[in-house]
Amino acid sequence: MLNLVDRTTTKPGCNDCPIRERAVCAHCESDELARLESTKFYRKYSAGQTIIWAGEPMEFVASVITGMASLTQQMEDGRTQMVGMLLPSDFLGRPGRQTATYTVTATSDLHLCCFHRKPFETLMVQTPHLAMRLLEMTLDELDAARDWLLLLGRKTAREKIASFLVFLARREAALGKRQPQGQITIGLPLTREALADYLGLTLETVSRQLNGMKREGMLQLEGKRRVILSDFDMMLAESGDDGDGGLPI
Amino acid sequence: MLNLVDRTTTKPGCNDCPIRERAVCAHCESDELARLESTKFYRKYSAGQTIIWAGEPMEFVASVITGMASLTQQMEDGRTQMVGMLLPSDFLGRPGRQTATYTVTATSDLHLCCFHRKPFETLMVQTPHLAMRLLEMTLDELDAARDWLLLLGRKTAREKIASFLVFLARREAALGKRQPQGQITIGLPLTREALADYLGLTLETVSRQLNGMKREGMLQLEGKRRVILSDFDMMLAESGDDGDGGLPI
DNA sequence: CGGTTATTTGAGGCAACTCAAGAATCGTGG
DNA sequence: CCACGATTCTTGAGTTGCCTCAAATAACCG
Repeated sequence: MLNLVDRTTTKPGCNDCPIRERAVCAHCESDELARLESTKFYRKYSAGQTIIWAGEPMEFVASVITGMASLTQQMEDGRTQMVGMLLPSDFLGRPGRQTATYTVTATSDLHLCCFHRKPFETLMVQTPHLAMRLLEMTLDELDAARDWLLLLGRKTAREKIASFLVFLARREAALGKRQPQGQITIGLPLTREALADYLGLTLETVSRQLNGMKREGMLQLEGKRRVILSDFDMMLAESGDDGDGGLPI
Repeated sequence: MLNLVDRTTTKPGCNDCPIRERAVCAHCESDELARLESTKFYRKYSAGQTIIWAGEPMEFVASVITGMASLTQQMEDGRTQMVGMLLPSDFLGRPGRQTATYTVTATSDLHLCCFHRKPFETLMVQTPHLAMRLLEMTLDELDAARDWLLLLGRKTAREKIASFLVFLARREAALGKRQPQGQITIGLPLTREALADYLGLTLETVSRQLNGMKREGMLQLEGKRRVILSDFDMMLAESGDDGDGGLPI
């Protein structure tokens, strides 16, 4: 694949930024923000592009502005597991580490707000607000990873699929600041294969489960990238989780 | 079970503390340490005791001094997944959160260095060294959780067991500041059931795999809490991982 | 419209699970 | 120190959910 990275250097203001309230810079005050702003730069990637290969040097850190990216790990024989999902406002990279631990791929078209690693690290020591916010975000990610451990270790294929659809529905609903319920349309930003790598299944099992649910009237499949849940609460019941874990993110 | 918590309030100095170099207080300077020291208190738990139930209020945070504890998550029907393992120097609790998300259980006899949550949170804002160290530790835990995702999602039962033994052997060797190799004796601080909950298996499968490896001469079982690996590198090969991920912790 | 990729569907196999029983080990009190 | 009850662990037999291999169908793109 050609490297079509757009290295645009125009700098729209942070004030209009759609992730200003939730990104790593959320707690920064205007002077801190000014220092960040002077070093930031934007990058765009298109769906399917690999942003960083595991083991490569990491020259920048970034916030996801729009789109989605995944972190994946591979075994020598090709078995693949997705170990992280980056959505808007999520942070990419680890200050203090010079080489990437996981391969990062753009799952959909992606827009990043980047900082060169070294200057960012210096800034982090000087501005506690930045470090504090990163700590909060990392703790949230750790909690998410732990829920995921339960999913991978103990849930059935059907429960895994249902859990994922519930997760997406909640995320979609949260954008509109409402509780998910009743009939919900959600966009599937992943291929069956990526979904399988996310859930620790094969793509055939993913396909069978989705079509099984369709046959039972739990959902409709529109094209391959759109799902309509007939009843959110029914799906939640299939996920094996109790009802909480909802909006207050 | 009786609540035999030892609420000893004597305060041995931080200077003699065996986890001084790696715990959350590692980067603190003497004045910061003094403030921490004035509010700290110790608690002891015996193997099997539950320290906190998921959903209960968390009144303190703590560092593990000796022993081992586990974080577990449960589904309504009883399926259990261990989602975290706390070893000496690891941190228990999440500043800013008032109720526990996971159930914490002492897997072996356990010794904690505790701080009441509120004062600790205040201290964290005032002493960046504390927050910085917690960030480092949380990032490390996140990486560990992500390796675990690969294990749960993609590895076979045999690979899971081998991976866990390699992990323990490395941890054991790290205490003596040496690389693990050749024949190694390790203590198994877990029952078969806890091991199964850790690895996303049943206890029968764990037992079968361990005895299978014994039959093949890969290890010896001494009693039920001691394992002797015949050859570390052979075990590493069985784990499905490449050789890195070693000492530099 | 034709080639390519993504998805669905089928048939068969196996790794890990469930259920069940027996053996080893541990802890405790006599 | 031994006996005995309670755990914990091992082992066996049978089942099953998900995987593998294979092929057909559908969607996508220039």
